[in-house]
Amino acid sequence: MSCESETIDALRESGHKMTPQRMMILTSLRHAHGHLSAAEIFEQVKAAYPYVDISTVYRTLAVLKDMRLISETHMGGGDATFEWVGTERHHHLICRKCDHVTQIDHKYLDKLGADITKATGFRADMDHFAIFGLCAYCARELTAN
Amino acid sequence: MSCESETIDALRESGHKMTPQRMMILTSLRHAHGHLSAAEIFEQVKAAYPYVDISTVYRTLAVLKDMRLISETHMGGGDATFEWVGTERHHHLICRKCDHVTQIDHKYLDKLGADITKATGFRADMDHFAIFGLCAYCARELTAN
DNA sequence: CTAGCTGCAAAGCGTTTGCACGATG
DNA sequence: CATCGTGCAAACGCTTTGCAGCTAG
Repeated sequence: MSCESETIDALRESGHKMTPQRMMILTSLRHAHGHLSAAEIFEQVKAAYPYVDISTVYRTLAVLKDMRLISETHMGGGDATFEWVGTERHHHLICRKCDHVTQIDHKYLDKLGADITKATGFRADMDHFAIFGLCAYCARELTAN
Repeated sequence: MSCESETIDALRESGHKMTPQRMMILTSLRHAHGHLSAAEIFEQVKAAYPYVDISTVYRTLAVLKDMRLISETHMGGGDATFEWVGTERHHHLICRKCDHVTQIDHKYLDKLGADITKATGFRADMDHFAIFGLCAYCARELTAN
C-alpha cells in the first residue's frame, strides 16, 4: 500500500505512531467514495481485523480530523459521517422529506467562501457542506397538493 | 400574549392543541434573540412552570420543526440548537479553533440557493446555516506561525 | 367524549473515558 | 525502553419512547 506513504509520513511527523489499525482505518476512508459513519468504518476494519474496538476508530478519526485529513459532517441523522478530504470537493444536498442525498459541484460554494472572507475575514472551510432542503421530486409533490 | 396568536392558529389548523407548556416553549423561542439548546429552553420554561419535563420540550420542538416555525442546527458541540424562523435570516460562522460564533447576512446565501435550484431542482432551506472555518483572528495567528 | 398532550421513568443511541496491557519507534 | 496506542468495559450526555392519567376542543 505505498499509495498511503505520504499520509503515513504526515502522521509520523506530527508525532503519531503507525499501527495496523490506523492503517486500515486510513485505507477504508481513502477507498470509500463518499461519507462513512464511524460504525461503517468499524465494520469494514473488523472484516479484516476482528479485534478492533470502536473506540480505536473514534480515537483515530479524532487524530485525522485534527490534522484535517478527513472532514466530519452531521447529516441530520444521529451519527456523524467522515470523509477523506480529497482533491475533488463536493457537497451534499439532503432532502428533509425522503432523506435522499445528492451532490453538487464545489463551484457553487467557491464564490460564497470568497465573499465571506472578503466581507468578514473569516476563512470558511469549504471542503464539505451539508445543505438541507427538498429534493426536486418531493418539492414537486408538495406543491401539487 | 396576543402577539403569538397567528402561531397558535397555525398550530390549531394543523390539528395540534395549545397547552400552557407549548405556549411557554413558543414564547421562549420567540423572545430569544439567537439559538437555544433544548436544555436552555427547558430551564427557561421550568422557571415559570416547574413541572415541565424535558421530553415535552423535545416533543414540542419536533412539532414546531415539522411546521417549519423553528430551525434546528448542529453547531459542532454535542447538542442541537433551535431558533425561531423570523423574517431577518442570518447564518453562523463558527471558528473551529476558538469556537467564536459570528453572523453573516442572508444575502450571501440567497444567490447560492437560487443557483442550486436552477441547476438541480433541489429547493434548499436557506433559513439557517452553520459554516465552520477559522475566524479572522485565528487565521491571522495561524499564518503568522 | 376522544384524540392528543403531559409527566414520569427507563431505555436507546452514538460517543467518550479510565485502565492495564501491548506495540511502536 | 519510553511513549503512545490498544482493547475492554463502563460511563456519559443528549434524545426518544412506553405508559397511564389528564386536558383541550
